[in-house]
Formats: sequence, C-alpha cells, structure tokens
Amino acid sequence: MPDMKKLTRAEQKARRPAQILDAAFEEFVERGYVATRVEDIADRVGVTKGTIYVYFETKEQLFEAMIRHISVPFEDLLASAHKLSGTCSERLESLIALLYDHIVENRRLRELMRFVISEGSRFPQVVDRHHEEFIDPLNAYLQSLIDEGVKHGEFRSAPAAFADAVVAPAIAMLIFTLIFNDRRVLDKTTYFEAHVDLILHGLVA
Amino acid sequence: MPDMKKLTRAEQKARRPAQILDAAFEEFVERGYVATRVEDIADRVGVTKGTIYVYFETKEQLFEAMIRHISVPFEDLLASAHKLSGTCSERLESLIALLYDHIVENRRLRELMRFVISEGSRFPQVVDRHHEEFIDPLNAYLQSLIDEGVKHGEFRSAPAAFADAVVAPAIAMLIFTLIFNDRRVLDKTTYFEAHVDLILHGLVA
Amino acid sequence: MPDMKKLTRAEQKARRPAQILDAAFEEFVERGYVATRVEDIADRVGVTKGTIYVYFETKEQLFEAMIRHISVPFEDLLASAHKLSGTCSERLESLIALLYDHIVENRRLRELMRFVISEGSRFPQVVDRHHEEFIDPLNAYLQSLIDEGVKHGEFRSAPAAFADAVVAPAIAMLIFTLIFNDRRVLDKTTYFEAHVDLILHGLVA
Amino acid sequence: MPDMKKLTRAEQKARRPAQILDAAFEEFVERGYVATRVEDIADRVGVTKGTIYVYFETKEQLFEAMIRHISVPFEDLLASAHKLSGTCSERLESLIALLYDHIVENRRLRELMRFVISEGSRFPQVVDRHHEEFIDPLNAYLQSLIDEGVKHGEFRSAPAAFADAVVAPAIAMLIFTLIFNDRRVLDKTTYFEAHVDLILHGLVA
DNA sequence: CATGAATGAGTTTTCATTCAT
DNA sequence: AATGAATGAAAACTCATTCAT
Repeated sequence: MPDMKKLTRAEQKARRPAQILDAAFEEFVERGYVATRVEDIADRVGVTKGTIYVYFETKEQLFEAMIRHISVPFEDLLASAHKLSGTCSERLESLIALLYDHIVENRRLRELMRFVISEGSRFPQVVDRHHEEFIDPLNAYLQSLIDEGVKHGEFRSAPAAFADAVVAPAIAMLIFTLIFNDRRVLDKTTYFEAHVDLILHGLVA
Repeated sequence: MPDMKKLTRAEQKARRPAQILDAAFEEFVERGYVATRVEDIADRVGVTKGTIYVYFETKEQLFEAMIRHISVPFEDLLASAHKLSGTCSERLESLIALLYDHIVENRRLRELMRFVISEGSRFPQVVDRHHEEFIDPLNAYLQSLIDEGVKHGEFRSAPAAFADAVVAPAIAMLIFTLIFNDRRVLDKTTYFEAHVDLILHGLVA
Repeated sequence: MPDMKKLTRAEQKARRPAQILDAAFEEFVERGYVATRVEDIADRVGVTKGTIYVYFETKEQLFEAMIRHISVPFEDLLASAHKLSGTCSERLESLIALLYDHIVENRRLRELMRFVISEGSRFPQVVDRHHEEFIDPLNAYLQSLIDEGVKHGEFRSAPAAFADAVVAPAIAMLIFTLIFNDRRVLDKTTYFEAHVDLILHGLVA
Repeated sequence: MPDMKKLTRAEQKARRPAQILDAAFEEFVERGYVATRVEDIADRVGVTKGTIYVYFETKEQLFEAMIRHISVPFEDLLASAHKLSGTCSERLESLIALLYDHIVENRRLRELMRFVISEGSRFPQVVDRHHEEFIDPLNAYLQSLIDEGVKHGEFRSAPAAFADAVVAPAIAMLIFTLIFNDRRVLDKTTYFEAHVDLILHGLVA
C-alpha cells in the first residue's frame, strides 16, 4: 500500500505545535485573550480540547508561545536593516520601506502590535520583551543612522526624540490599519510617499 | 459649616450615573471589556451589583455609555482647533500643541484609543462613531490648513496623505504612552519639539 | 372647583386592593406564579412596586388573596344550584347549564382551575379550600339530586362515582378551553347539547 | 458473579441523557418549569450542573426533550387502540379501559397533561404537538367507532361533540388525580364502571 | 400613602482544566 | 498522543423585599 499522504504520523505530530499556534493566533486576534476559548482553537486545528493541553500547560502559556511564534519575522526585519547600504538618505528611505513591508503589510506583526496594546497589562513581560528585542534595537539603529547623516553633513542637526518622529508615520498607518481592519482601505504607496517626502525634506541640511 | 456630605437622595441619584461611568472607565481600562466584572465596577462605586443594573441594562450598554462619557473632551479639542488664528504655520504648530495637550496628556482620550484598538471588533459602532465624529473632522481641518498654506505660498505643494503624516508623531507618542503606561517615562516637550521641528522643516516652501 | 373625577382620594384608595388583585390575576395567568414579577403587577395597576407591598406583605400572600378574590363567583353558582326547581331531570339539566355558564364561560373560574392544577403543590391549602368550599358541596348536591331521582323512579339505579361521570363533560370542556386558550374555538352549545343528551339517555330509568 | 456496576465509560455516557431526562421529569413535576433549578436536576442524577450542559444546551431545550421523552407511551396507546376487535360496544369499552390504563394510571402521561396545562403558554409548540400527535388521532378513531356503531344500528344517532363527551369521565378522573396527587384516593375501578355504565346506557340504540 | 433606589441571595450559563480510557 | 466526559469556580443578570424620603 503506497503511502498516499506525504506526512508520516511522526511528521504530523511534529507539526502540531505550529498548527496550534497558528490557530491560536487567529482566534486570539478575533476575540482577544479572555474571550477566546481553548475549544475554539482546538476546533480550528481539528482536534479536541484535551489535545491542546498535551502541548501547552495553560491557556496563558499558549498565548505567550503564540506571541513568540508570530514575533519571528521581526528578526528578519532587523537583519535586513543592518544589511542596508548607500548614503544615509538612501538607507533611511530603505529602512522606512522595510517598515512598511514588514510591519504595515505583515498581518502577524501588525496584530502583534494589537496584542501589545490590548493585552499589555495582562502580559507585561510580553510588552517588555517586544521592546527590548525589537523596538529598542530598531530605534538604536535609526538613531545611529541619523547621527551618521548629521556627522557627514547629509542631515541637519536634529533635536532629541527625532528618531521617533521619523518613523511615526509608519506607526500611524499601522494603527489605522489595525483599527479599520477592512472597513476603510488605506493605500500603502500613498502613505509611504508622503512619509518619505516629509521626512527627507524635514531632515536635509 | 458648609455641609459637605449632606447629599439629598435626589442629588445622590443624579450623581450615580457619572459615578458608575467613571468607575467603569477605570475598571475597563485595567482589565479590558471581557475580563472586567460588573461587580468590580460596583465595588469601586461602593454599591452592589444590582445597583449597576438599575442604571444600565447590560454590561455592553454600560461600556458604550462609558465610551460616550469619556469622549466629551474631544469636542473641546475640535472647538479649540477651529478658534485658532495666525499664519498657517502658527496655526499648524498650535494645532499640534492642542493634540499633545488633549490627546497625549488627557488620560481619558488616550485610553479611548486603547478601547478603539482592543475592543473595536466587539464594538464596531464605537470605532466608526469615534472616527466620524472626531478623527475625520480633525483631519479635514488639518487638510484645509495645509491647502491654505500651499495656496498662500507658505507651504510647498505636498503629496496626498500628507495630513496623516503631519500628525503621525503625536499618534506615535500616544501609542507609546499607552503601551508603557508608567514603565517608561516619555517627555512630552521633547517629543513636541522634535515633532514641530520635523514637520515645519518638511513643509516650508 | 367642581370635582371632575367621580372618585375622591379615599374612594380611590378603597379600590386599590381590588385593582391590584385584578392585575395580579392577569399577570399570574399569563406567566404563572414564579415567573410573574411583582413589578409587572404594579405596572399594570399604574403604581410602583412599593405600593404593592403597602397592601400585601409578600408575593405569596398576594397570590392567595387573588385566589380568594376570583373564587367569589363560585358562591353564586352554589346559591343558584340550590334554588333550582322542577323534576329531577329538569334540575339536572339546569345544573349542567349552570356549570357551563359559570365555569366554562367565566374566565376567572376557568383560570382558577389552572392555578389549582399548576400551583397546587406550592399552595396545597388553596386546592384543599377550593375543594372543600366548592367542589364537595356541588358534588353532594348532585349526588342528592341523583339519589332523589332514583327514589322517585325518574332515574335508574346507578353505580358509585356516577355523580363524577355526570359532570365530567363540563370538566373536560373546561380543560380543553384552558389548554387551547384561543387557538381552537370550541362551541359551548354543541358541547352542552351532547352532554345533556348523553347523560339523560344514560340515566333515565 | 455478574458485575452489576461495572459500566464502561461508553455505557455510562449512553445512559446519561435518559438519566437526566428522568431526573428532569421528577423535578419539573415537583416544582414546575421556572422554579426548577438545573442544579436540582443535576443533584438528582448525581452529577454537577456543568454535566447537564454537556448534554443539553439550555434549560428550555432540556424541558422540551423531557416532554418528548415522556410522550413515548402515548404511541403504545394509539397502537393498542387500533388493534381492538369485537362489536362496537366491546371496542368502545376496551378503548375506555385503555384510557384508564394508560392515561389515568401512567404517571408520566398524567403529568404530561399537567405540563400541557401549566406550561402551555410558555411552550405552545409542546401543546400543539401533543394534540396533533395524540389527542386528534385518538379522537378521530373514537369518532369513527361511534359512526360505525350508528351505521350498524348498534348505537343511536348521536349529536356532534359526542365523542368528547364519551371520553370525558376519563379526562375528569385524570384531572382529579392530578389535583389531589395522594391527598385523596380515587378508585380507578369504581370510576371505570360508572363511566362505562353511563355511556353504554347513553349510547345504545 | 406612595415612591423607587438599593440590596443580596439566587439562577442560568460558560469554560479552563483534569483524567480515565 | 488524543479524546471528551466531568468538574467547579466564576460571571451576568434577576427580582422580592426594604426603607428613607
């Protein structure tokens, strides 16, 4: 008897955790941490409640594991940022493009922001980890980019907190997208152009 | 001796709804809609569960009433914006100052944003009302300000979606404040200066 | 100042208990004892909950008072029965006519039967009183009528429990009316004729 | 040694619904629909509240399922009625005997009548179903029996609604039994004899 | 008398979690 | 590993009753 299904039972089993985390993501996005039932997640995977508890001890640990699971693409973003080359302006523009591509467009990273905002007080470690691992490094890189631009005479000397202002339009678009889900369509390109236009004019020496 | 605590029954009754809505705000902020127990709200007011139901039919209606209750200061913001005078740059700077004063600093409006993000899918009317009544008018006013500045030669001609980019730093600071609550202290003045500096440089003709 | 309302305040007050009992009857009929709220009764009278408690100590006592209130017409029935004259057959037919007029047609006595059946285990005294005061005397009178008819040679000698069988069709129609409320229309005259026809043929010597 | 109590999980599970419905019947009989607590039913089964909800979605659905559960013996009654043979008088007497055996004596069918009377307005479908499935067919059969008897010259020509009058004594006894529960003892045989005596005398040509 | 705000005990229903199979 | 029956702690909501005005 030829094995029709490409997945052996062992392979099937190896995928379970990821399957559960993917399902958990969808359910938690839809209803939030408290209102999501473990059974909803199980149903989405096509198993029963009990199975979830085979892999995760509590709903809380499942949530935290899910957060780690969807945070992975952030590492790519950081890696990509560090590989940029060109003038400071060019690198800045590319960095902003990366933000739009990874954060605004990637649903998982977008919803990660929603979890940080809405479940933050229930899972403070999640927020802190998120910032220590992603936001702070990104901000540091951006700051170094601005400093370098200033030193090279490419950018004018800028006040403190400038780095935050520089990425703000991407954050704002991310938030709007989160809020409107599908009810209003926002055009990424239009936003990106206005963003780059504003900050490059605002920064040039 | 002024009788401070001699509230008649009628006075007491007149204050109840506001008392409950204030308490509801605090509890909903702390735990979110689903995890907040009606009894927590009652305890905070110093009454029993039943009393809450004398004034509000369901937890859902209480939540919606609370949102309307805390949205009031937004009207002041809009009114103040329309009273601004001076050159376009001056009015733009003043408008941004208003945003920092009203939105970033006013805890209620700040948390309103959190509700919009975290309870939006449960209360879509809340989000829509919020945008129709506040965000859209504010945006329209801002856009007209920019258009006027361009026509008068005060601002350079700008791409679409520029208005959004212009207020973005305030939004971003609002979000950060929301996320860190008290764990990281952000200085409003520093942000405000960086913000104005960036956009005025970015806008001037 | 001419007194427009025919009722002085004192008269108004004197009517309150009856008003409340009438309202209570309607509400208890509609929803049963447990599901009826004291407030529903108050609303129907046009007063507030508190007023009900001015006149009746508890919901339970109100229910019992209501039962006594609607039982009054039964006394008329008994009085009328004792005033009948004519041959035994004539008096029997008249008695059955009285049953249809008073019990089947009078909504209050009809619903009294429903209360006896549905709230009987909660208010056993109600049932017992009902039988002692009304059913037993009626039955005794009927039995004496039959006995007299047998003695006079008007009726044939009948087995025990015959009296119950003789009134049964009226009971059955009462029950059907109760069950169908308005969903099926039963014609009293048709039932009455079949009833009299059956028992007179069944009884005559 | 036969293992009496060694129920496998599967067996246990298979019995649960019937166990719950039996317990529900007892509790609903005792206190009526509204006053019965789901927990009372659970206690009677020896499980906890939650278990009831594993098998029935709501108290309402549980009640309706219980009604269907106890209605089953009615089908036997109908089946038995259709199997009767003999002269019309014999079949009529046998039919009445069936009524006493199945309805008056079978506690479940008796209490079904109470539910129809007391919960009818809350569950109109229950009443309608009850009549469409049981009362109407029984009545139709009885009518055809009388018609046949008239045609064969066994019975005299009877007025409309005669069929109802013919079974009325059984209904009346059912109601009395319901009302007195155990407080007055009614002798079925005495009633049955009076009943048959009355209607056979009333019907014969 | 009448009111209606407030109470608190009670009831239905939900759901994370456990554990025997 | 997977199941799903069972649990029990909680939470929204109800309502008879009280009592200050």
